[in-house]
Amino acid sequence: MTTIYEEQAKVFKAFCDDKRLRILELLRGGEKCACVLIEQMDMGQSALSYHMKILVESGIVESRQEGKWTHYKISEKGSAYAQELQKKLTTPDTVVEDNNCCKN
Amino acid sequence: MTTIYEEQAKVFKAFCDDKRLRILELLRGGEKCACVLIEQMDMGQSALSYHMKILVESGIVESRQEGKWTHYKISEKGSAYAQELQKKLTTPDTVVEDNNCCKN
DNA sequence: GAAATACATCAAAAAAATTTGATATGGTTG
DNA sequence: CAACCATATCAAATTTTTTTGATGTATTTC
Repeated sequence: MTTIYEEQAKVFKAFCDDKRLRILELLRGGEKCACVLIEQMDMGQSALSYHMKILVESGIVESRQEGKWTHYKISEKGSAYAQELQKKLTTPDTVVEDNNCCKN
Repeated sequence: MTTIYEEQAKVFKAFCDDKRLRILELLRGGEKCACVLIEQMDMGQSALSYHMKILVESGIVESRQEGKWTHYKISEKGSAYAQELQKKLTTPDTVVEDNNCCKN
């Protein structure tokens, strides 16, 4: 079973690793195929593949197959969703609760 | 040495773990002291302390000491910064580059 | 001031994430 | 179609993160 928390955490896995941030930076320059990413990142082929999978599963990146090449780009939709989500996660609840804690 | 990528990744560590998302949800209800968080989360005292440290280091949460109690709350400033950062990380570069990749 | 409470920190153990090397798959090229 | 190329996937090794239990440090309470 995956909780809502795990589901949401998945989105931010994209951003919580330095390698993936580096990949995202490359993708900010436009769509790239895996072969280009591999040579820019100092990283084995299967390691890159692993990170790309996490990025795609986060929704922040989308992939497109073209013959034997896989092209990756930043997903506008996924990014917009992640922004909304992050906002939600840090915005106070509307319901103000009684905080009966550590009363001296 | 910490790279800029590691520095930025640190911010999102707050969101990439289900336990910490759960803690943030509790904090959305208002400032809480550690003792309350411990009893809400099914978690040992030192494990909670560990997660709170990561949250504080991310900038998303701030802590306040009051006698022997530590109170935690979501940082508006840190949250605003994280939002800007996330936006930056997913917004296309202004410089449009030539993508000479995989030309058939 | 002695005992108790709240929390941080440390080291070791456990669990999860990442890398590596090998192999599989599907598309392409001659 | 045979060799090749780009990438995904798998299992094992490695590294990092998280949990646990013990201990330390303030602070409070009696």
